[in-house]
Amino acid sequence: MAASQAYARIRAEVLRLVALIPAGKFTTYGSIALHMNVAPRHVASVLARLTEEEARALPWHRVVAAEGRISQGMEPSLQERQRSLLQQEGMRLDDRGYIQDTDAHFHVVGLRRNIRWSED
DNA sequence: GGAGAGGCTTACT
DNA sequence: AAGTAAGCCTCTC
Repeated sequence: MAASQAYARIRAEVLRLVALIPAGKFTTYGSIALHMNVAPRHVASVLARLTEEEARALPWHRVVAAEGRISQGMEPSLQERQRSLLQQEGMRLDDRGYIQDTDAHFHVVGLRRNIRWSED
């Protein structure tokens, strides 16, 4: 089947976790991926293919790449929006897109879970 | 079913 | 800090 059930569950969980990130905080793709026991790419793919309503309802901007930096692979316009949204929530970023006060604002999604996403 | 792509990551320069 | 290379797993065409 296309869009396997496993992926559907992963996607739903990613959305749930992102929704839990409090304002003024942030986390990384890697952290979510580690917590969910999936590849970082998967998390990125999920967020990259958000629907309109999901993008509106979720604080996707609170998820950044490794090292607390805004993802460079996406559209510059989106990068700008993400940066302004983060600054709007009280975080400082430098010109390169790095969050300056990472230790103070990092949101720990959770410990590593050995979840089996396949159906079995 | 095979090739290309994706909002990443780590390792190394 | 920036750039390159290679690995990563699944989606989409």
